[in-house]
Amino acid sequence: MKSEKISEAVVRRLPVYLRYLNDLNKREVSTVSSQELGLKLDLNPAQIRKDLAYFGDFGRKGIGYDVSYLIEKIRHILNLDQQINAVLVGAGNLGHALSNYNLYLRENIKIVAVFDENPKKVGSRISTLTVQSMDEISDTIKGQNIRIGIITVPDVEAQNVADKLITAGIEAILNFAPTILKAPANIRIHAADFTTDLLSLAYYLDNGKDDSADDGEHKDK
Amino acid sequence: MKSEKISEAVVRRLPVYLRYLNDLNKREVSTVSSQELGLKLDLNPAQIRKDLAYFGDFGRKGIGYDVSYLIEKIRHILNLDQQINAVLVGAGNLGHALSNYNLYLRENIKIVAVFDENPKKVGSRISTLTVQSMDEISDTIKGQNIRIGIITVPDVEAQNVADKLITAGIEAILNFAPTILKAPANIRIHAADFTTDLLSLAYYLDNGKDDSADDGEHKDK
DNA sequence: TAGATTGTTAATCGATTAACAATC
DNA sequence: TAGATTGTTAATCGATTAACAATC
Repeated sequence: MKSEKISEAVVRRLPVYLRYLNDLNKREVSTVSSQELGLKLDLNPAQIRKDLAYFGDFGRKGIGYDVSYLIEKIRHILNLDQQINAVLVGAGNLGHALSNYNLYLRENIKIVAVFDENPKKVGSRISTLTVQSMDEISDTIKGQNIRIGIITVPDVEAQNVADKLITAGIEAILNFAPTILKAPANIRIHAADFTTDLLSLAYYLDNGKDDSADDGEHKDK
Repeated sequence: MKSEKISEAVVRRLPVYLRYLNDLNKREVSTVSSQELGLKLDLNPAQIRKDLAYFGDFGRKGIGYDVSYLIEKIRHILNLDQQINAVLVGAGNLGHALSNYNLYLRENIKIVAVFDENPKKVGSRISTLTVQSMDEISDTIKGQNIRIGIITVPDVEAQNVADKLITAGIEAILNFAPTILKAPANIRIHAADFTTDLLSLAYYLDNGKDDSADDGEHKDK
């Protein structure tokens, strides 16, 4: 166990480990090696061992990792051994999808309030929640100990919403709007904009449009 | 302009550039410098210049980049100067959200068919499309020149759906299910699973649970 | 004991950033 | 000409992978 700064790449792999470990747990597999994890998750076993070793000596030489124990440890590292309250801003299609998805992921992150700017949507139901007016956002965040904000509003409104969330004391934001949010350094922002994923995917489509024989690898044209 | 292999990190930034350039274009700004782009997109100007230089000499020394010209070039690099057909598998909440979102992004990637395994959903409408039975997936993909598959089914079904898409000749997959898909190396797969983003976000929440004074940076405990 | 597998160091690989000549 | 900004090389930084002693 070392005392280095943990890189974002490492942190992003932790939920992936956790997901598969939960799978193993359900199937009552009690032990797993970095080798097997690597195989299933398309990762280098040495990388997995190194990632985990940043946080502690969780494995046993010659044996591997105890599945339940490792789950517990990763959940602790990710702060998931407590309930984390989140708020959703934007009661559109995506907002609906997310609040339903919420039921799926049983990982202690709970959407406890939904807001929308549109007066016509205020008062309507989303899953078990009632859409609230933006006026109430600050009070709700403070009153209900809400720490994560999820933004699913159109891109032009995203920064404005982020500012309100930050003013109200939110600590982290998951931003689905296709825009780069500006925020103080102590606010953590993750971009969840799938248009970037989709457009970059198009790059890899193999086009027979190049003059020379195309070997499937992209080069300059 | 060099003939190196382009890294995935570079490719993923291209849509981000494109998005902001489109913004500038709408505001009738005709020229932009790497400096200004860097400021707006939270990227190093040298990195932006280097990224673009992989594909050609698009800028002018002392001047910067012509916005319209750069848009055209990036769209070409990303294969967006042609219509790319995509198929959506999974007519749930997320599927609904995506097919509506589709209208937003005017970037030539078009969802032209929707499939669902559930017979009750087959025949229903999503946006302008009618949900089709999975039996028809192969014929539709081949017949309509569909090149990208978008998976929004529950995780247990995702691999099965991916296999069908691949057999039918799809070239790339955007996977919203929280699972690592196995596929041949020539199939490009991008993970768009936001649970990973959300759970990793929780890591950065500042917990006053450490014994020593917490400076806001994460270390081992 | 022999085989397996961790934790960790060292080596490698790749990506980002700084610096600057070229030039608009 | 002077100021601005590119394209590109070199330097730096960081992340991944290989290798192996420790040990179950």
